[in-house]
Amino acid sequence: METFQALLARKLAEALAAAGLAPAGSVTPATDPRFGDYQTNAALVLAKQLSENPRAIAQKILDAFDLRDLCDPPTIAGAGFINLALRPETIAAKTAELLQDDRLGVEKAAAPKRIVIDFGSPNVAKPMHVGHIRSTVLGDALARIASFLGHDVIRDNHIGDWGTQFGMVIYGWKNLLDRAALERDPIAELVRIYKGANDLATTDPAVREACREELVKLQAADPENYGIWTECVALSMREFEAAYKILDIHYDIQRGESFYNDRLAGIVERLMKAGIAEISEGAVVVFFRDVVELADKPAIIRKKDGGFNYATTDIATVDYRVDDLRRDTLWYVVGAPQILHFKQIFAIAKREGRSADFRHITFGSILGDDRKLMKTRSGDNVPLRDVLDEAVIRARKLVDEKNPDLPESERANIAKIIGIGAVKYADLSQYRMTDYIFSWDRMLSFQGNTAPYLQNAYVRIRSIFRKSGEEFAPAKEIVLGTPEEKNLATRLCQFGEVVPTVVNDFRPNILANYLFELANSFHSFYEACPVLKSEEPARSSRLALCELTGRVLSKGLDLLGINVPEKM
RNA sequence: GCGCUCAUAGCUCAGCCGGAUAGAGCAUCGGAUUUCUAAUCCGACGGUCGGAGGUUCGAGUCCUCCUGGGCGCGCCA
Repeated sequence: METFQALLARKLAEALAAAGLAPAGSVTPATDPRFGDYQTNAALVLAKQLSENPRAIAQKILDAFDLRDLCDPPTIAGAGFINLALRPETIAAKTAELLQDDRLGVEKAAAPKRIVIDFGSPNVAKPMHVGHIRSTVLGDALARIASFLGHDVIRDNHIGDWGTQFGMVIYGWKNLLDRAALERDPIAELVRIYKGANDLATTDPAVREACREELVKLQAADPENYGIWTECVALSMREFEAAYKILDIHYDIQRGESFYNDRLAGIVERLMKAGIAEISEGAVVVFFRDVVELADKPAIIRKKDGGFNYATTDIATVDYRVDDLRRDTLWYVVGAPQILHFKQIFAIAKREGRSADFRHITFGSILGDDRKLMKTRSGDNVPLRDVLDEAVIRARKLVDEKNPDLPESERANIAKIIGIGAVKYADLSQYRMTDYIFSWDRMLSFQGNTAPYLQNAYVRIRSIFRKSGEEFAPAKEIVLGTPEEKNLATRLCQFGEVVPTVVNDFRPNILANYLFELANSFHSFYEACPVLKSEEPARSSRLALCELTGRVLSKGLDLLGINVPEKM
């Protein structure tokens, strides 16, 4: 189904051709209701190119503009804008059409991509903490949206399951492990033995050497060490899966760093042979002398002790994703501190002749009240589990307060939907590059741009249908008799315009903002327009608006990875 | 030192490719409920968009410089 924006853009192109003008400008939503619903700056752009009077050109375009009964007669305003106001019947007809469309007006991408999205990427033997929220939640939302847009998406969890820290973990396992503690809280115990080994190693050279030897043995696939490592990975995976279950996140594949181990030597050899890598100070290094910003930032792909590091692993990962998974688009949802690293990886891929579209999708940090990185009082990272638990507990208090008559199990379920939704929405509703200040009170508020506010709009809609006791049947006719109805319907028609723009620059907050405005429009409509008590044909029409709003809210939140309750 | 990034109302934030008088929420103040969830709605107050130049019909948005915060820059990941 064609959006209004696309339709009007097409009409504009026809008008320009008919008027003998070159294609120019764009059709955008009006910046102010007084300017109608859409506007185009085509005349301004053309006036600049032709050095002519913009209003005169606008008039030429108007003369050729065939909008029939779509819009009110277009007007020229300001410096030469053309304002387009849709007629209520046009909006009503489109709204009725949307009720029949299970995609709610969102067209599939004309050129579907084969995408792999790398997001989350927690480390084995370390607890997941608040810092993992953004990558995980943002990556998941982008995956959901890209899939809905018709792209072929593989979600890959690039788990940090290999590296020098395992020397310490294995040493700690052999010398410091408390089995009972491991049973109780595996990750906490793994962290404890790692820290213990690390502390010993810093003061005792013999321990440092022992840790190094454990690492070498692991890398040589020593059965005992490999077994310990396997168990650490399994314990951590169990922890990750628990978090993903609460967060309602799933991966298609989970290829940890270790998956690429046996490919690393070949990569170094290949890059040497191709003349891309060279030996420098005993290490194998790739220089980027032709790239200004990387000119003095070489990438090490083999250390002088013969070991590989994460640059090598990430090159292997590119190979796997492009060659084995046949992907043409690689999205990395990884924090901004790794910008330089990914520039290097992408530059190497380019030099190897790869043409895939590589994107490093970065994001800001989560801060505490003090505007510093969010930490516990003792200065540690805040465990993800604690954040999620507290979100549910706080949401539960709200539900108990507002709706104490609901059965216990239902309240528990609602609290989970609201609490987790609030945490996700707080993150996704903000532009990803800005740091955001974590605040329970704000994210769980029923006012403002929050998950509960949107969920409440949905719940009000469900409540109407429960009260009516009727099955929803599409109205024969949508009538937009009040400003609130017209406003709501107009918003509903924009869903198909908004969703695709999210992926342009990876900004789920565009969708979140839209949903907030939709909920806002709905609440205004709800206050001004009685539904069940109104007369036909308004009653059926308003029920239809409610139904469609419910569907768009629910689908929109689903695209952000957020659920909606039936009651709250 | 170099690179990336951010700076918008008292606070928290929107503002996609440059568009018309820069928008929300919170807070403050004033209204609305015999009503489908008031968990909401309507209104008022509140701005030299960090500073200075530049590009152009038009700049919060693009360019240059400056100030301030965050992050990164050869063998951790």
